[in-house]
Amino acid sequence: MLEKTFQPLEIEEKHYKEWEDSGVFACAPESDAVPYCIMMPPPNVTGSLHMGHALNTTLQDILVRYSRMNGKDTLWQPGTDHAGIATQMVVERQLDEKGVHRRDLGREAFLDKVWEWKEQSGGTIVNQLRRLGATPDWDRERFTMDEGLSKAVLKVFVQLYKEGLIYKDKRLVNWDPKFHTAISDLEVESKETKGHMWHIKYPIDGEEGRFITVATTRPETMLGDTAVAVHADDERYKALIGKSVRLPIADRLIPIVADEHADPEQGSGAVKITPAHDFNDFEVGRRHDLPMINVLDIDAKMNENVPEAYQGLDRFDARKKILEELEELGLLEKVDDHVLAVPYGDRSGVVIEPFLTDQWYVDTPTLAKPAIEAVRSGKTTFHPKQYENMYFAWLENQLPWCISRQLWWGHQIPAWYDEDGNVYVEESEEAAQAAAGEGVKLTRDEDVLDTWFSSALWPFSTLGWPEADKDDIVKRYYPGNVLVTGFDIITFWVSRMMMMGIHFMDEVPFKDVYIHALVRDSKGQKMSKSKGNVIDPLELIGKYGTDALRFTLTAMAAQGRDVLLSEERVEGYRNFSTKLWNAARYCEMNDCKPVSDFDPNAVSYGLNQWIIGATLQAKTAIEKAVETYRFNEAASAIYQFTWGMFCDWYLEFSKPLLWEDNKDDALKAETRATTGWVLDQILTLLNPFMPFITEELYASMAERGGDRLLASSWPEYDESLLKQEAMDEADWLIRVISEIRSVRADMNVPAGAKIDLLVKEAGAQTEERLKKYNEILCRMARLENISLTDDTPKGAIQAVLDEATLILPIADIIDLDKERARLQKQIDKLNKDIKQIDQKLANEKFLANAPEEVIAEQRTRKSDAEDVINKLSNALKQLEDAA
RNA sequence: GGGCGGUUAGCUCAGCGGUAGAGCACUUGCUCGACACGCAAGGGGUCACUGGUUCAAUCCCAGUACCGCCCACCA
Repeated sequence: MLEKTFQPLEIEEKHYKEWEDSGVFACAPESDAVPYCIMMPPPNVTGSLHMGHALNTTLQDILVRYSRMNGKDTLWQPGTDHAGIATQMVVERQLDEKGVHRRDLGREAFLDKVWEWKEQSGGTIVNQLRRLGATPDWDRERFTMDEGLSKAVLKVFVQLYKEGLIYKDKRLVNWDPKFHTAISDLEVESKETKGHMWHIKYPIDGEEGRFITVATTRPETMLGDTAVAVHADDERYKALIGKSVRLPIADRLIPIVADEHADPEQGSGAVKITPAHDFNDFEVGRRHDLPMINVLDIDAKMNENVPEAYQGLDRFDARKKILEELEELGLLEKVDDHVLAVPYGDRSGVVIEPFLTDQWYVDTPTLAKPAIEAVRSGKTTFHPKQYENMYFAWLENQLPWCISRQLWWGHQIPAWYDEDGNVYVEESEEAAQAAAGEGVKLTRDEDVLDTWFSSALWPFSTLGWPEADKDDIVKRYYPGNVLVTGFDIITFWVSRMMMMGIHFMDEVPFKDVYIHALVRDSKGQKMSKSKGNVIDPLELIGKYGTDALRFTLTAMAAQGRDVLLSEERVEGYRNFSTKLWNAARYCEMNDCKPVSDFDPNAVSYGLNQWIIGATLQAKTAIEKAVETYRFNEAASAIYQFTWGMFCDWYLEFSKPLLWEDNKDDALKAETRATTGWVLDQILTLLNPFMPFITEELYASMAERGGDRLLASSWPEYDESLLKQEAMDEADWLIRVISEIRSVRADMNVPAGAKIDLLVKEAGAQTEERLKKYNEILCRMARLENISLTDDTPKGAIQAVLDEATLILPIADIIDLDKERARLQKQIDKLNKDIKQIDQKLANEKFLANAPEEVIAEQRTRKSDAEDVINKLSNALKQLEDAA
């Protein structure tokens, strides 16, 4: 006997272990089955499970479970990402606590420490994914720094270099002064900050007392100024073009140049040009062939290129000192308040400096073109479609991608330099040596690659590319069917996988991209540790069970929207699992179980035919929703069917059939078998969404033996299961009963005054139909506290009628005025409806243009309304009489 | 500054050219033989505003107002 409530925690671990041991997660490359492949976005190895992972993983798990049930050879490729900066940071911090700095350890020893850390703690997230019931092919788990994946990185780098698509260049990069590395544009977060705009007077050389005023938000960079730019058409400054100014403090002569970058409308119209510390100025500097003076060191302190008094000062201290000195010199014209966007490193949280260095770049503008084309031509489709705009917008405005990082943890760049500075890019040191010539002393580039470089190769590197003996696997599972991910990494990851996939595999990496929303808290705030509003998925799992969390996330995963998670919602779906549990308990108590030779098509009783047909409809709705990635609709369909149909109506209707007073044993057996069959179907249909409870209930059905639901197949039904007559009758019955209940409840009496009218309507139906539903009416009568003594159909109805009539003189029970007003209100509303319909039906244009069925519908609505008005009027009259 | 999205019940959200939907919350009545994590009934909406297209607009188009997000070098 099942307990009264479902205890998820007791069984989740057990079932997960059984599943994993059974080997069903594994793909079967040798099989004849159609392959289906999803690449799991590899979580950071440093990560721990958050709601985003929970949502992402749940949706993928639904897809792969569904795919397996449909007999496909399913590969869900799991793994983790080495997460360059994040991981190095974690290990460095640990070392710091022991008073050790990585530079003291040296590269080799430090990397050993990182690997050590990875072995010990790197598995956290992967085990947390198991708690979610995720079923990826764990045997194939990969890590972006695995040997095989590293080989792929080498090959890709070398090939792109030889094709001229990777190159080294001296440009401005976003420099992180804390981590001492370049970072990509995407890793920079700009924050609005209140600052100041300083207007500084630069003395014009040779013209005592004349100045040109420049405006800046960053006065400290003036020490690196190499020009002042004005617009060629700016009347104020036209005459000054070609002259020089004497740069204060630094005491250098710099030219005044004409450049369109100077906007006469902005500031003073004259701009100081600091090519080594500003992206715009860098471009201006290139146009005018200006010297580039770097005034900062890697810590963003002033370097040896500034006057001695400033050397070694932090940039912000230098700013103060510069301003003081300018003030003293009387060169500070004015200060305005100004709001500006200040760049911060998304990992380090410190202000990023544009910094002039040598870095490696990928020619993304070139690689982007086919990636754009692939989406335009529909080779890859985004769901929802609007995210394609984001994808295009980003790829179309590509700047070269800076891929080198001054870190140790990551894929070291396969470039070697000889003593003359010549570079040799090869897959191994031997190959580089061969290229350089014997005896040439080579040193390897110290830098490593951006962590997203290896992630970009994930869809094929995990399959074994470029190893020749893995060709079959690559061919079988590439391209994948769908990528499931959040919109925040379309730029970081999706577009780069597209570029690399197309370039190296000649084919897009996935056919569909399903973009799900970000999970936010119930107030719509992004969950973040600093806000303290993080809801820990594991906590919710502990409280409500994995199934409840999974179902909540699924039900809320509408396309293109943020997912606002509230605990109440999870509780609601936990209640759903309890409901299902108790339905199964009912089945157990009434000995309703699947019968092996049960043929749903051979069922004779209308009620049973109806629920079988409804099962088919639910199944169709669910699969349509899953296949179009409308997860919330799928969840809603199975929820509605299970609770709203099966439990609320079918089980209630069928109860009298199973009771002792029903002597029809054949009917009893059929009803038991049908009930068991439907429960079995529900468990199967619900399994991808709520794997644990369905598995547990499935196992609890004794006949199952060692079967596992996970390995069973998605139901296939014959369309002929849908018996229209039975469906219509059930609809009718549900409507009538609802109406009877409504009337009763409205009048707040044991049986309503108007109940007779409704029962009369029931009586007007065919004798046959009444006979069929006699038992149900008995059941109804019981629920409605009406005693039925005669067991003939007519007698039953008559008894209800008598009962109703008995209670007719009820003036002392109900509030007549209130009831009268209520009825009148309903009548008025219906009259208004009818008036509207009449207007429509009188409209010639409507009659001429509207489709037949719409017109017919309006007519039906009108006559229905008229009928109801009649009934209501009668009831009103009876009320008066009774009074 | 550019782009994208949102505005539907008290809350969180579905929906969609032709009778406004769900869950939660709320009100009322129920220990009736699966389930109070339950059952039954009920209240509550000019579908942001203004125009346009249409026989018909919550839905399509344009504009307005708020609210988000992304991108951007405004010194």
